[in-house]
Amino acid sequence: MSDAPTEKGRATRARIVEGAAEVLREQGVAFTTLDDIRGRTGTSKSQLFHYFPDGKDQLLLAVAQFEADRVLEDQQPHLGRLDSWESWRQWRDAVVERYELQGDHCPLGSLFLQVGRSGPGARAIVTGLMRQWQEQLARGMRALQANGLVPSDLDVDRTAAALLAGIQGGVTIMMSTGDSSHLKAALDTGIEHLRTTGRTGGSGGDRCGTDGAPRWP
Amino acid sequence: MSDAPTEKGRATRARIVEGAAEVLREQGVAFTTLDDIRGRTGTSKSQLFHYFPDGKDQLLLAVAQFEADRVLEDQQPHLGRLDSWESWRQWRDAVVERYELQGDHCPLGSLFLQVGRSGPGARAIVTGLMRQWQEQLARGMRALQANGLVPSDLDVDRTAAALLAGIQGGVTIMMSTGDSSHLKAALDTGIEHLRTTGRTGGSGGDRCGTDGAPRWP
DNA sequence: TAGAAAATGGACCAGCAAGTCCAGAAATTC
DNA sequence: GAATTTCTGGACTTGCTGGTCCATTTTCTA
Repeated sequence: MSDAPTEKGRATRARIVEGAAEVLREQGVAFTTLDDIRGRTGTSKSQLFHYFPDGKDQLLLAVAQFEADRVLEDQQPHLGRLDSWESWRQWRDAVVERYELQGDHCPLGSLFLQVGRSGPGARAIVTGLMRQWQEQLARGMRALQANGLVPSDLDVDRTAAALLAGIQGGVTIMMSTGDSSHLKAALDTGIEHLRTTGRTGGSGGDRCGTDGAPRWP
Repeated sequence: MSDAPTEKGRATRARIVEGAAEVLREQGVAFTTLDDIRGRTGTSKSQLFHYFPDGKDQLLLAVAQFEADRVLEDQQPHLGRLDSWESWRQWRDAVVERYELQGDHCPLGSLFLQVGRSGPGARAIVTGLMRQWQEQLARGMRALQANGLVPSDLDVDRTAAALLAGIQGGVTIMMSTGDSSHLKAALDTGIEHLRTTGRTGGSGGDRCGTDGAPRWP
């Protein structure tokens, strides 16, 4: 995928992608020109087109992939070990911290909007990221089930999907308003849902209204 | 705010805003030019600048406000009467239908990204929309409380914030992937959270683990 | 009805940013 | 160490798009 015959070439290419990611995070895709990227990365126009012959779109796509990879990496190792309430709490804190640090620009959201139409490339990146993310959340919930902390008849996939949506929306709102309380609310409520759905006391007796029928009476 | 001395003027201005909203929804803000809008609305360049002297940004802002108003309107009358489980269900269906119909482009999301930096205007629109939306959800939850369907010690504001985040994220994901299951999961799980948090049987006896302490053990 | 104000049409301008090109330096290969 | 490939620099082109300008028509007002 990332073709670069020589060592120097690979380094330059990486420098371009990382530098572009920086600029895009700061200025937003709508206000970033190739010259900005060129300036930041200390490269020339011809280099940009040497490594990304299809132009800006191809570069943006590479950045999108780069950012998408970062998203999950930044949640590790917590995201991979969601097998206790404590680990869920740590993960929750990591997510909040990560996005509060990131400030008020969502690299993927904006990148996607720009490249959106250009073939299935961008969509594939987002779809893949969401799938992996949700998968890891679901795995964590199953771990809780295995440890008897959550009832086994919980619809793990649906709950994971809902939690993921909450995170996503929390981040979106935070980008728009600068307030992270929605993200926190989504995370806390989502996890609380897991906890209250589970057995309340120690006894396996009175399950708390979690009937099999998922939705409506 | 919307100054237009004569009747004809107001009509033209409205035509521009509505037509622009259409085009923007179809093509996305990044790929829409003033000429596209001009063509769609059957106007001339000078008209565009006559009604929006500050240029494209001002027009986009007007469209953003227009779309923001639509968002809440489209959820009525359900959103205003969330006082029974049935009304919540109807509202849920309305939301899903609305966004499934809208297809794969989020007018506000993209508009915000474009106008984002230009003063507090865009941010104010988004912030206001979120505030109103969440307020209405919270009011619905309090109605449930009043009817004894949800325990009175529920943290309404936090729960409403989480539900709003879930919707927002569900829509975002749907825009990116074309799949509405996350939106549905967020809505259903959110409402289910209300229902299972409430008393399980009819008796006021065993409340279901909803301890006062909101978050962590 | 006359004059002012608003509305409209469309040609025109200017700047910017993506993309091209070729010459030359560095590195790799034989 | 010569040839070939890769890498780099930067000037140049080109198309597009937001924005300007002014003439003309329509509408309002007195």
